[in-house]
This record gives sequence, structure tokens and C-alpha cells, in this order.
Amino acid sequence: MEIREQLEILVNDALKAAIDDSSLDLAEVPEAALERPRDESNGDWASTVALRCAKPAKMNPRAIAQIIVDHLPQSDMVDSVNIAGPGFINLTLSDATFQNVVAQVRSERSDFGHGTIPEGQRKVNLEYISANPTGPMHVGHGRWAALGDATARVMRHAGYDVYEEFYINDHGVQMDNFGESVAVRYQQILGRDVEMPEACYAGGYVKNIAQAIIDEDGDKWLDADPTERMENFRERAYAMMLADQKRICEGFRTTFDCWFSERSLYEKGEDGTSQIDRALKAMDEKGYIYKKDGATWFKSSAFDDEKDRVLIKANGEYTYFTSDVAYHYDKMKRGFDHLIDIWGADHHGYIARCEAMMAAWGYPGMLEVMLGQLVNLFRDGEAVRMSKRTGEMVSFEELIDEVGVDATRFLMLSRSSDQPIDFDIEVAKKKDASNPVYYVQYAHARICSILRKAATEEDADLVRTGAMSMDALVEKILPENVDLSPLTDPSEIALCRKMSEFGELVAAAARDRAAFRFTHYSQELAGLFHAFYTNCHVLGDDEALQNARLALCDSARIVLALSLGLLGVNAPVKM
RNA sequence: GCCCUCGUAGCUCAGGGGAUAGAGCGUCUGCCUCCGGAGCAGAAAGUCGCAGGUUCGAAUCCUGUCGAGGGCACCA
Repeated sequence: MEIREQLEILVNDALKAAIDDSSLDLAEVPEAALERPRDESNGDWASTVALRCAKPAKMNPRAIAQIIVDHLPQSDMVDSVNIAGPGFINLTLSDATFQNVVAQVRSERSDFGHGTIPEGQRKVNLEYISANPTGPMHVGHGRWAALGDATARVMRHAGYDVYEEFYINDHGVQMDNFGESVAVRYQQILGRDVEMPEACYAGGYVKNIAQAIIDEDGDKWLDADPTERMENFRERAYAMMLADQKRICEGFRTTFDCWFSERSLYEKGEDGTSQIDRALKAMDEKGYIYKKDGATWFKSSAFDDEKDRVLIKANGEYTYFTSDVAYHYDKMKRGFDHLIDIWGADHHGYIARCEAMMAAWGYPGMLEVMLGQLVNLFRDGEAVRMSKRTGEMVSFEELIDEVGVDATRFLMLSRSSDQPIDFDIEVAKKKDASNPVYYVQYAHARICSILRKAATEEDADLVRTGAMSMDALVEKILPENVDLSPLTDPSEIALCRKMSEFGELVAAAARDRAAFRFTHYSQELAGLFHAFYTNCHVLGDDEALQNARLALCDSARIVLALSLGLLGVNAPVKM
């Protein structure tokens, strides 16, 4: 049980006792209202319950606090209790309470901080990146990749059942334009004088695709039927771009349970209907579809959207929105409790109509849209607009190649997602204190180094080469039940206290979709480890003390690795 | 014009009803006979954009206002 929950029970018992013997005149037992004081001199935990019930109880809050303190049951967890300021009840916990955290971490390992979510809220569909397959992913997509993946990891650790999905926009005129772009470049490379139309894609990658087709087929398409050629090129270019996206995501350690094709929404099933047909029918049955000016409309203004939206244009074509209607209908029918979409902030005008469609089907609030602000690239303080190599925007792949996966992920996640990021490539590449990811990784590597030092040289070598895990090494150097009572130095207790916050942070970060908090947490934990390292020598003649400190190192190693793991960042054994 | 997000230390940002507002970078001062100095300790640095309101209590909630960015298609 978390420390917080145990303290809540204590305060709750005191409140009940005080109400039962009429020292407190309250209709019902108020919440324990525990919080962590900013200033540690105000204790490890504080309750503001006395302040909160001053009015209903018609008493001075300090007097209430005194009554609660007088009724507080005896507990080994609490070292001292005092009343401060207007009526705070400050609790200072015993060293043993914090020492226990080390044992808990070491027994639960990668399950430390794991939570549970009740049935009915647990199954979550998380859709992110969803880049068009008509061009390379840009650095903004990199941010959604880091954000979506870390959100999934944090929510899973909190107990959610998260299904990750990438929506492929492979339907619509942009695909034809893409195929035509390749055809134009194909002809140009082979010496034909043709111009690139306005709506087409002029990027250098299109030329590479055209060249790949020439390498394979030669000039056999030069005088082919233009439509047949466009369609052939379109499908081959699409396959190449999609393969690229999958490869880049995998290299970034972002994996999906499903790559969902927009086209599949238009395919007719055995009953002769497509998902588009079924979604529109369901909406029509609810009475939110009408015809006007030759077009078919969704009455989204009935649900706080500023105007109604076209589903089928006067010319018979479906709009992009119609695909999303069918897509979300599909997700809904797959039995998720909750849907989360991550979009770029430039799509926020699209939210109202999507929320409206969920409401129209009778599931208001089921869709949650996380907006990610954009990424501004810099190099040495100068804004980067163009890449020298390609004459285009720096792609996500180029960014990863230059700064590495760990630093890219950590920095992309180091700000709240509703804050734009200024990402400086040169700063990200630095391997010094100005780059927080190395600070945290260094702490982890340093711990591993100490643990190796405590082992035999043979075992230490096995760990260095990767033949033995750190867990296995620790098992050989430390007995199962280590006496932790020698851990009394303030820097040791501070490290334990920080680890005790981990579980709560997992729950809060999952609830608030705020994975970025683990960048801050991991830096704080690393800082406290470095302070402990400076103050307390781990390896020495006193076996009891050495074992206790090795156990502390081991638990710090586990929690650091867990925190980095939730961000999708590696925790290296050596650097 | 309407909608969304954001204004907190020189810079980049946390904190989103509780006590004297925090961290990193940068600046300045110290610390290696010792487990990884990619480290540690300390100092200077603030009208939480501005003005009202709610509250026992506001950086936090509400209203207004100023400033920055983004969005307002029978495009995708």
C-alpha cells in the first residue's frame, strides 16, 4: 500500500473518533486532504482538513487540528506530528517508513508503481502520428511519436489497456497527385520536357522514387497510358513511403498494434456495404443527416459545432471528414471504453465536429483530442527552415540520425505537450550537463558501475559484455533480505522519499496524459542519487552498512530505469 | 470578427486553490590521496503580463484587458 493511503487511513480514523465522541460536530467525515508540503521543514506530509472544516464545524482551525491530533492512532510510520500556521497538521515520517520503500522497489521491480484501472474505463484506443504517406515524416511527427508512445507506456503502467494505432491517409486525391508527381519526375529524368503541376509534390524524395522505378522498369512507362501509369506509380510510391514510415517508427522504438488504412473504410463487405455506408446510416437513423444544395450534411451544429459539415459533396465525392466519421465509428464498434487522438495544434478547429459526431451516435465525451504544439528547429540558436542537403525541411529521420533516439525522445518530451518546443539540434547533441538526458543516464550508469565493483571481476565483465543482466548480478552480491536500518543519512532518506512518490506520479501522469513529468522526475531522482553518492561512500569495511547502501543503489537503479523506460529512453549500464 | 493555447528568475520551463513561488542552463564562490568530476555544495537573480472579482487562503478559479502563436473550406 502506498504511504499516502496508509496516512489517509490514520487521519480518517482520527476524524471518525473525534466525531464519535462529539469533540467535533460534523455531519459527515471529511476527506483526509493530504498533500506534500513544498518546504520539507513542514514535514513529509500535511493535512489541511482542519482548515477545510473550520466553517462547517464553526471552530477555529487550529483547535480542530489539535482535536484531530489528539485522536490520531499510534503508528510506527509517523515520527512526529505538529500543528503549524493557520491549522496545518504536519506529519514527519520515520526513517523506517522510507527505508521500507527500498525493500518494496526491490521486491516489485519493474512492477513498482503499477496501478489498476476499473473495468469500463480500461480499454483505450490511442491514435497518433497518422502522417500522410505522400511525403517524409517531419519533426512534428517526431514529437507525436515520442508523445504518443510515452503516453501509452505511462498509461499502461497505470493499469490501462492501451491499443496504439496509426491511421494511414491512403485515400483521396492527394494520393493521385502523389502518383502523378512521380510520373512527372520519371519523365523529366528520362529527358521529357514536362512541368510539375501546382497541386503536386515537388520534394526531392519524389525524384528518388522515380529513379527507383527507372532502375526497375527502365523507360517502359514513358509512352504508357497516363492514368494506368499514375495508378501504378501511386501504388509503388505509397508502398515505399509506408515501408519508410514503419522502419523509422520502429527505429524510434514506437510500435503500433494496428496500421489502419483509410481505404479499407470504402471497401464493401459481404453484405455489400462499406464502413462509410454503415457509419452514415447510423447517423441518419439518429436524425442528424440532411440534404441541401445537392450535398449531404451532418447537423453538427446541434452539438456545439459552429456550423454543419458536408459529408458528401454536390459532385458525389466524400469529404475528408466523412472518412473520419467512418473511422471513429469503426473504433467505437471495436469495443473501446475511450478514444484518444493526438493531433497537431493546427487541427484544433477540427475537434468540435469530431466531438459532435460521437455525441450524435450517443457517446458524448468518448473522444478525447490531445493537441500537441509544434516544434521549432534551431541550430546554434538560428532557426532552421531548410536542410542544406535536400533543400527541404529537415525530416524526422535526419533529426534522429543526427542527435540519436534517446536525446530526441527526452527533449521532445521535456515540455508539456501544449507548449511549443524550440528544439536546438546542437544543444541536443551535446553530451554534457546542459543536456539533461545524459545527466540521468549517467546516474544510472554510475550506479551500475558501483554494483559491478561490489561483484567479482568475472561477473562485472559478463555485465559489461551484456552476457549477464544487472538483476542477476545484484542477486549474486546481495542477500535477499537486507537490513535497511543503517540508512539514516538525510541524503539517503531524501532518495527514498523521492522513490516513494513514483506510484502516485504514474497515476497522475496517466490521468493528466502528462508523460513529460517523468523527464522532471528522472532528473530529480538522478540529482538525489548524485548527492547521496557524494555524501555517503557505498563500498567499505562495514558489511551491514555496505549492504544497505547497495540495496539503496539497486532500488534507485530500478526506479531510474523504470522512469526512463516510461519515456522510451534507454538506461545504459555503462556510457 | 469568432474560437483555441500560452504570458512565472537573464534564457528554457515546472507548479494549475494552501505555508517563505521551484528546477535546469547561464553568472559568481568553493570541493578530486576516495566507489565514474558527464559529479557535488553554496550565492546572486521574481510586482507569477495588467486590473477587478470569488475564497479563511489565488501564480492557480472567474470576468475584463494587453501581448505572442495557431485555427476558422462542398482541401486533405
